[in-house]
Formats: sequence, structure tokens, C-alpha cells
Amino acid sequence: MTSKSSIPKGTRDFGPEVMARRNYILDTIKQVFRLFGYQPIETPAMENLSTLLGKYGEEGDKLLFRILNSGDFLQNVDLSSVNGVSDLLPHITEKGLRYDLTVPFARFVVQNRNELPFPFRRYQIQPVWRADRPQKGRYREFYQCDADVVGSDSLLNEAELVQMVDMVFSRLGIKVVVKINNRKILAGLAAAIGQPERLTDITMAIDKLDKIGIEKVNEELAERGLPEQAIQALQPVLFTKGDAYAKLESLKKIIGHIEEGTKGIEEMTILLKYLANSKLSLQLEFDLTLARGLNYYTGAIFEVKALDAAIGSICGGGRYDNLTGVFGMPGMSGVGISFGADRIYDVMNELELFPATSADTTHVLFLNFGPDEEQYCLPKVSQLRQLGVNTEIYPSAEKLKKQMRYADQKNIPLVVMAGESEMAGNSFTLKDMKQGGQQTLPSASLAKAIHELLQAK
RNA sequence: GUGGCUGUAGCUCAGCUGGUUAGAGCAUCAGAUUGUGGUUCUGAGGGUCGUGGGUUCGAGUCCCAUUAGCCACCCCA
Repeated sequence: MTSKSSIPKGTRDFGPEVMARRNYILDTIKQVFRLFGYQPIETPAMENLSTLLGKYGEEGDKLLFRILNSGDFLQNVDLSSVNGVSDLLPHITEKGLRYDLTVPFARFVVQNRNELPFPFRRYQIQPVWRADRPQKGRYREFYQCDADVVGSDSLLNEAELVQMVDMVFSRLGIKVVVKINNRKILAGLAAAIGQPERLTDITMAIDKLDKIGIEKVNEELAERGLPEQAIQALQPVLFTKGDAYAKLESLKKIIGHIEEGTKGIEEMTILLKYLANSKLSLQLEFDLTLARGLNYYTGAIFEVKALDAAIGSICGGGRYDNLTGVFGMPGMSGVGISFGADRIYDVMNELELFPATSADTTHVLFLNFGPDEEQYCLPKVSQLRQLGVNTEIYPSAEKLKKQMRYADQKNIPLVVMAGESEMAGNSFTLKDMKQGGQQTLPSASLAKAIHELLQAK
């Protein structure tokens, strides 16, 4: 019995079959990103805490994984003057694992501003970490696939992001609804009901409308300290009916007198117009209750949900006007989206949407009959590899049954056998594991036969 | 940070109101088959029943604590 080993809560190992499927998702996303002119970058897994802290709200700060300083990290700490953990932390940790890809990207842009072509379009596919309590569809380590463009405030970017969402999910075969809204409209609403300061409280509460219902939302608004009349003033908005344009018309009546709200309505109108010309196959919904948690969003916001699976959002994003400002570079607007690869995987798994194509594996296995036969096979093995055929030779002369089983388990389609009789005839026996048939061929025509069989598959 | 559920073989689980040696399927290994896998048949190995304490003549089963995992809330991809 070996000692019990395990991995940290909320993290996972990925075996070869799972990796094949994960790569299928990531490759699809990458292809679409490139198709729209986005270029890849990577940033370190860890950032200085000064980069991370304060960007995700109070809750986000709590969910940051902090990295203990190396060495004798207590050396210069005066423990008697420290009062509690929160007081001690800044003295013993100065780095943390990244929480998302957007903030590190903003840091990257500011640091490299002189080298980058603007508007700069980048994509980034890397893991992020959150010290959450894991549950269904929620992990402590997961991949985000981000595409952002900074240095352009054109709404064409927003429209293209929605097109990318459309393309990714139609290629993957997932039916989705894209919900869109605009933070400026929400800000206008907050102002219209006389509570411009309470934007975050309002949005966080109404974001849950379809989940907990209007009564609970109102309760929560009250708990968050909103006066009754403000809550009442909000009610008609929450139930604005009709298509997107009808909603915009109703909104004009409510927030038309507020400058920011009007701006939001204008932006939404333009975006809808772009999208009307984009031949989308996905379902688009202007959802006034969509708020999204991250508080750096300032314009359009998106969220994508799978229609046939209950797993929360699988993609989200929005515009942030001043993210680089906190790193000393004001006036740079950006907009981006993030695909949650792990949740997309879970959805596709649940709905059985993965194509049958199995893991990339060996095409041909040479069975091992002994020392002389090994030598006889080696040149042929090399030749096949040169020709681009994934080839293995079994490393030891085990019983054939065992070697065949290995080929079977790895789903290797072709097996080559060469024993005494083949060596005598300068030939090889090629077996098709699927069909079960086999034929003995002259050495010179083996490669061709293999090539033809693989083509046929 | 708050609440609920569950820990039995490598995995998925059964195990009745406490009763003698704790079972099944899958997986693993060996054999049937010394140059032929995926099917079949036969056999084998593998467990301090999460951990610690308690009740009892007797605990996988009941009670308490602890720990780990899952689910929900908060928040989020």
C-alpha cells in the first residue's frame, strides 16, 4: 500500500483523454481569436500584491492566493506591534497568484506601452487561481481564455467580441444566449432613483432577479440600505418588456434626463445596430438585470449562458475605461471577453458534444520479438517517423498478448510484427487492429501500405 | 465566512432492527492461448470499514468529537 497522496481542494489532474478534449476547446477558441486579429501574450502566474489588491473589490481581495515570502519572513517583523492576521499579512507576503487575466494585462500594457501597436488586440490563455470554496462548476485553479482590445473606444470592438462568442460556441456546438447590458444605463438608473452612490449595491441585488425572484431582490435592496421609495422607483425598470429597442424606448422615459444614462442608451443602440448586420446565430438578449460583479466595468457588459445546461456563466466580459489608470496610464479604454474553458468543458461533457475523434496517439506500434528483431525494426521505425507517422516500438520482448493489449488500450490502429520468418523474407506483417486483418508485405512497401491505411481512417 | 449530505478494495457502490470469516461489479495480475488484442471462461491478490473516543457480552452498523470530500449560500468563470 502506498501512502495516500492527493491534490489541493479545487484543483484537478488531467489525463490524456481529458487533455485531448480540453485542447479541442482551447484550439477552437484560439483559432477564432486569431481569425479576428488577436495576438497571444503570457504573463507570470504570480504578480506583486500591489498589482492585484483593490482591483476586484473587497470580496476579490479575500479570494487572492497569497504567496508567503521566502526565507526567514518574520525576521524584520515586530510581532508586538502586529494586531491580527490582516495586520501581519502585508509584512510576510508581497506576491500573489493571479486572480484573472485582465488586471495582469492592464499592467502589461502600461509597462510595454512604447512597444505595442495601438489599438492593441491580445489574447491570453492561462490558468488563474481563486481561494474560493469549490463546488460544482467552480474550481480553485481554472483556465481563462481572454481576448481584449485596448486603445480604442469604438463599439465595433464590442460587436466583434459578440461575433467571436457566436463563432466559438457555434463551432463547439453549444447553444447559448448572450446577455448584454451597459453599466452607464445602470448608473443612469441609480441616478434616476436618487441613489447614484449605490450603484454597486443595486446592481449586485438585481443581478439575482432571475435566480431568487423580485421579492428577495427587494429584500436585499432594503438590507443594503436603499430607501423604500427608491426600491419602488426601480420596479418598473426591472419588468420592462419587449425586444431590445422597446426596452430602450422605455428607458429613455426613465433615465433620458440623465446624461450618463443617455450615453448608455446611445451606446446600446449603436451596438445593436452593428450586431444586426453580423449574421449571428446565437440568441441575443438585452437584459437590464445583468450587472456582473467586477467593478471595473464602465460600459457594455456581456455574459454568456449555455441554454441546455445549468452551470452559471461560461463566458463574460465588458468595457473598462480606466483599468490602466491605476497603473499610471489614464485615458486608455479597453474591452474584452473571457471564456471559462473549464465550465465549457463541463457543459460539453454533460451534453455529450465532444466529437468522436480520440486523443492524439500512436499510429503504428512495432511489436518486440527479441534482440535481433528489434535491430531489424529500428531502421523502419525511424523511416516512418521521418515520414510523419507517430510510431512506437514496444521496449521489451514481452508476451505478444501483453504487447497487443497495450496497443489496444492506447487505441493504436496499426501494429507491425516482424519475427524470424519476416526477417528471412525481408518483410513485415502489418495488422489492422480495427478490422482484425493482417498482411505480410515486402519491406519496401510497408510505409506506403501504412500511409494508405491511415488515410482511409 | 454560514448551512446540509457523505467517508466500506485502485474506482463505483451493497452491507436489513448491532451478531461469527465484510461482499459485488469494474480495474489489476496469472492461466486457458510459448506469433496475435478488443469477446469468453477459470483463478489470484487487494480492507486496522476516514481518524479518535464512547455505549455494548459484541460496532461497518448506535452516540460524540475530529478530519476529508461533495452540495448549497455569499461571490464568481
